[in-house]
Amino acid sequence: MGEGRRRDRGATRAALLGAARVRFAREGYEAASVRDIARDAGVDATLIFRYFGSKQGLFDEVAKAGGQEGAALLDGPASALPDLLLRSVVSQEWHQTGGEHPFVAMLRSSAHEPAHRRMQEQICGGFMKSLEELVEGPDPALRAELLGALVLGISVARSVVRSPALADASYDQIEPYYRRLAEALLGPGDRERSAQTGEEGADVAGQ
Amino acid sequence: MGEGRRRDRGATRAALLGAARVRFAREGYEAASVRDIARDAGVDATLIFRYFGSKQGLFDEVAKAGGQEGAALLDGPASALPDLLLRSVVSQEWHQTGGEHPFVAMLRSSAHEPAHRRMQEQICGGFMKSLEELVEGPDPALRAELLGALVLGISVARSVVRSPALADASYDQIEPYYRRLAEALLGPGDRERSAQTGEEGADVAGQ
Amino acid sequence: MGEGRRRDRGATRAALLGAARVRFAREGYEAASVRDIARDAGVDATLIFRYFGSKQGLFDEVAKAGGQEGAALLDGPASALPDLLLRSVVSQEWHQTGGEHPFVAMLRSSAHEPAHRRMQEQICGGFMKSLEELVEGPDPALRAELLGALVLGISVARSVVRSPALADASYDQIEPYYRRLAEALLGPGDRERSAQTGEEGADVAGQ
Amino acid sequence: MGEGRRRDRGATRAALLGAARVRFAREGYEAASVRDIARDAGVDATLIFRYFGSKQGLFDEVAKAGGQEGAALLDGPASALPDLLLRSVVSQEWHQTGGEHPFVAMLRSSAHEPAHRRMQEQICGGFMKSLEELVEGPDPALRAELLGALVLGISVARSVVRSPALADASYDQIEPYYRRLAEALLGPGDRERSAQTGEEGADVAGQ
DNA sequence: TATGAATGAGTATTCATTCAT
DNA sequence: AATGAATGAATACTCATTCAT
Repeated sequence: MGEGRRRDRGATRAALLGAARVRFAREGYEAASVRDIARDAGVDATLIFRYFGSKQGLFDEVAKAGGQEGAALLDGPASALPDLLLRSVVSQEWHQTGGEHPFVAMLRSSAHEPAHRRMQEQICGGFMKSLEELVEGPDPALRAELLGALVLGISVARSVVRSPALADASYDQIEPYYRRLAEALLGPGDRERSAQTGEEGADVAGQ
Repeated sequence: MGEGRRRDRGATRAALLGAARVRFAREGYEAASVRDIARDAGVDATLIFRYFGSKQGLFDEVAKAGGQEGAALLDGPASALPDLLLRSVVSQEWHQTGGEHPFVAMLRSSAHEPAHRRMQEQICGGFMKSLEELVEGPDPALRAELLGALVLGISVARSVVRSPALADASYDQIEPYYRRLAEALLGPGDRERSAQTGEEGADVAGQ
Repeated sequence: MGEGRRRDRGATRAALLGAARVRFAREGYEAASVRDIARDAGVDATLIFRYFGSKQGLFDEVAKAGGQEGAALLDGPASALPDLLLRSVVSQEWHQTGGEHPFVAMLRSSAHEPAHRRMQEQICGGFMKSLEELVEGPDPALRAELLGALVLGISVARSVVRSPALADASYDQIEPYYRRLAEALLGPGDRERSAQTGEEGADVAGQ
Repeated sequence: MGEGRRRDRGATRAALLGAARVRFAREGYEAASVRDIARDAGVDATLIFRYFGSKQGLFDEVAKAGGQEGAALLDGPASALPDLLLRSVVSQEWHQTGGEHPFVAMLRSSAHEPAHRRMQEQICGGFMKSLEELVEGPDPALRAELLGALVLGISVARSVVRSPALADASYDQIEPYYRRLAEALLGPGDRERSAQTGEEGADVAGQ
């Protein structure tokens, strides 16, 4: 069975896409070399050019697939999005991207301008904008983006910084805190509460 | 001041360090080339090897300096740290690092393992740990790291993702929301409030 | 006429030969790629190897065909050859060779040794030798080759150098001058004229 | 002495230029590889990029030098030009360009567009235009260019086609025929003239 | 001390060609 | 009979680094 599969356009393409996804996620666009990707996929490097035209073409294909997965998060009702984002970020199962969350994968390639553009479009035009619809009260964009930033930050803290507690925490451990933050950001201005505690100074944890 | 000696050793070193800081911040460790750095500094590239041994040695020196600046944030009372972090992240004036916040600069090089290690040490062993002291109640590490993640996320959202509202927001615009989140994370468990609203389901922004 | 056989062998061969002729003429042997040729012909590149064995084999076939066309010039009486050569060189209609005169096409490939040999054989053993028969007087080979060189030069000047006046000139414009030169080269030693003016040093073909 | 010369910018540059001149002349721009050139020069290929920026940069330098040599032909009085051209073309000593006359060298690279432009400028704007001044009578441009074409053709016939008689002929053998052709092309085209004014001459062969 | 020439392994990409189906 | 997957050597070019002067 292994032998016969050798000359199979689909399988080779898929192997290259899979290897590329991992390499680009772990090393970023520039640092990932077509040779390494091909070696990981077990095929000749020139097939990358045959099937994808160029390294950039391969990257585009990888990014497109990632974008579609990301877009799937937006399919459900907007109210479910914050929780979906957390689940996505916390899921351990990003073996398709070499253990990296897609956000981190995108970040890793952000020095490459085309990759940067894609990332901006997908993040800003994607969940950042969808979150905005959930906000009640003033500054909807800013508050939505702060929640988005939190998700991004959790993602980065877990898989890049690997801060110990957050990296090891489960969804169930993180969720209560995350929910409170999401509520605080998205909910109405919380007048009563800020009225109650508003008098204290700049010290955040002061009292 | 004679013709023959245009720069003393210290000035050359400093010029190289400055140029390297900007390049590493903007392009990441791998993509920044010693020649570009040397050209920016106006000196011959081999001086990098003379003074710092290798590209890695130069990077280490840059990172050490950055780490010291970061450590300065920890000098004051712990209670001031959350606000200091926000001010740091929101400040526009990172011309020393080519306009990038040091976190982003570190992230950019995080594919390079030695750089990654340094980053982990500085972030996890730095403000993440310091924030822990501020937490009242259970899960201190996790809650501290969630606040750290938020700061990281804001930083990334502003200068990498460039999400529009957050990127343009001033400290004064962000601070109220940030403060509320910091309070929610660091403060005691908020029993009363969760008691009030605890019955609602998982939907965060639902009703 | 069935679906399964879109092209018979002959048509495919012919299409490849035609496309190759144009590409080799325009770009030269080395620069013309088998893939481009196959794409122009609308067939798979491997058919080149199937039908012609190699790129070189394809080139040989093209050159052979070109040689036969060239040889056709030699069919008529030798005395007609000079005029035929000019007509051939000046004719605008070399669409079979992508607008290039066959001489220029050969020249373009002359860096490739097998192509070079073919070109030598066809030119030297072809019209250069035939012209020799026309020469009256001494140095028949040299004088024939000078006329051949003129034809070659006109060809090159028109389609490679594209010198303005010559490139735009019609057969009728060029012919009078060309005829005078051909006469001067091929004709007998020009006795009367050299007799008249023969004593002065400036004499051209004189003694 | 041999050892000490090793690290010498000027010598390395010169060696590269020399090797490049030969390779470009013999094989044309595209077919000549930077590695071959470097090997011929006995230096590392990367020095080509150090000193000339790119293969194109190296070619430009070579072409510039060739152009200056060509332009030197135009320094003397116009009346001397036809003879100078013949001498140049017939000289055996083109070892600097690997035995190829500069015209042929240019022709070899004419598939490469920048090289083609240079060639056009140098040939059309060079001796073709200068020859025009010598023409008496109608069609000065056309007649000048026909003489230019003859020179080009002799050059091509000698070093590309290698037609036997012309390739082996000396200046002294060719000159009488060439002079008659030059006269016929440049002079006031007619019979009476040779009778009437035979002794003064159009100064074609410069007594 | 420090300038800059040299190097060799690396990059993405294209080539003619072969082999399996 | 013929499609197209695979290959390996070649291309121009950049890299960090070393060595000679």
